[in-house]
Amino acid sequence: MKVYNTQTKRKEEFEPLVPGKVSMYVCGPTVYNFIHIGNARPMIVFDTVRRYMEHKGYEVNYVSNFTDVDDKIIAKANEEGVTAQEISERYIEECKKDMAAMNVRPATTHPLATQEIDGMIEMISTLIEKGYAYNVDGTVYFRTRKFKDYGKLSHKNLDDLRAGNRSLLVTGEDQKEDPLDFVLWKPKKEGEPFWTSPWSDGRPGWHIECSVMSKKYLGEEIDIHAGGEDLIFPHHENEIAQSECCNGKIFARYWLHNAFLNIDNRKMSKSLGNFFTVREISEKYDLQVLRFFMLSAHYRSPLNFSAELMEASRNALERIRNSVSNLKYMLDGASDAELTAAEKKTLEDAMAFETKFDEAMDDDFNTADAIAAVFELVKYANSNVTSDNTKSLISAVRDEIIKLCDILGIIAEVKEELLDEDIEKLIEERQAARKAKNFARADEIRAELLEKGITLLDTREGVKWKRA
RNA sequence: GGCGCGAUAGCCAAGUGGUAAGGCACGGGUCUGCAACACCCUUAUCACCGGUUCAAAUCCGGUUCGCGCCUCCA
Repeated sequence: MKVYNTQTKRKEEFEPLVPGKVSMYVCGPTVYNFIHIGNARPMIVFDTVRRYMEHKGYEVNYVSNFTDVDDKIIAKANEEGVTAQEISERYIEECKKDMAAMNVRPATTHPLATQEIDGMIEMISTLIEKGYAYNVDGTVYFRTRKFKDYGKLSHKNLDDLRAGNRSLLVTGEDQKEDPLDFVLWKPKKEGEPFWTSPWSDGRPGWHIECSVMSKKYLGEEIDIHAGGEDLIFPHHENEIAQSECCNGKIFARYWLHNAFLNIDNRKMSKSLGNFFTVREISEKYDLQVLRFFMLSAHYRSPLNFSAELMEASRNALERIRNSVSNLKYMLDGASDAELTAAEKKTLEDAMAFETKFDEAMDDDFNTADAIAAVFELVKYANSNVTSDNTKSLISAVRDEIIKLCDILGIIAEVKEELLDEDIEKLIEERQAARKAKNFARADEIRAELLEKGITLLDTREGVKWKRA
């Protein structure tokens, strides 16, 4: 399995620290509102990475935090006249609902920044002791110059950064030794939540949170650290600086970053008015469609969001689901006999698509190619499997489609809903009428059911229905 | 100013040296009492110019266009 490592800028063979086990940290959202569809991309992408690794037999320890103390949360709390905690708890719950609807599995651990303050104070203390941090009137800064590998992830040159960015130099933070030094601990302002520390009553800087939670739940050296590409600098760069200076070990061995989700080829932003929450999208689409859409492109390529593309994704996903559903209907009339010789060949051909699927995923999680393999399997099934086949063949092919989709977190088998008895009776009556060539009555029943929101489909495999 | 990415059919999107996967839409067909659904078939020489090579979408140089990061941000 090859993964693209942002730090080395190349695809590398993935080898975990401990054979058979993977430790993985994904930076999670700051919970000050419903998550937006941009937040959803890393969630879906790295959940898929996790699922694929498990498919390959790895035991994955997957940690993803919620940042539950932050300026934006405090601002929102003040706006509503409630506590910051109330805001963060509310949106963590909402976020979990969205994740479930996108079929993003809960992490092994979802740490909260506010529950890890002790660890942060400890790490900051160690950094001060080792000379990597300094306290100025209650604010603790990281001494960037002291860490000679600073910039190794984002491939930035410190001198360029200092020279090229005026704003860093004129922010009025004269107390910093160097404009690139960043905050580890800051004193509270009036009305803000705070914790007591050796330096001041205050709260941690954003970057230290992830360093501490990663260390606590995964260890000082981990396999994979992932997140959106915008986090490369400064967030992940700073995490490396803090962790490696504190622990004296390599922080993470593989750095994975997803590209942005754009809208109308522009970055999503509130000022442009092209901002969508996952919740809004869920009102219009099954979030499985969103997941399918996100996986239809490579995770390192920018992806453009639009209603047209969602429609296309919905139709494409429907094609897979129809195939699975058709196979299921075929099962009803199929024989229980053993696989015939010809069927063994058919099954073998069908299984070959899993190899293609795995090869695609092995190549830095090429989900677009993996989905193509699923479609090839679907086409193969549609063309080669009929109700004349045995149950063993039909169910084996159907299960294979479901399995490959499940690795991507896509639910191919839609649960069958039970209809009310009277509706079932009407359907039966219509079938009888059709048989008796009483089409007037048959159409009447069809119209009646349509009014109740049920569309009937007379397929080769029998009568199907779906809700409007 | 510094660093980096991209340009493949109407749309989306794989493909990093040997003559272009897959999906959506369009068109054609099969099935069906009809309709709808479903299914099958069909659709490109890869932004432009020059170079390397027996061979390039794929490597090198240049041009044009688009985008990202350098500041909170997934």
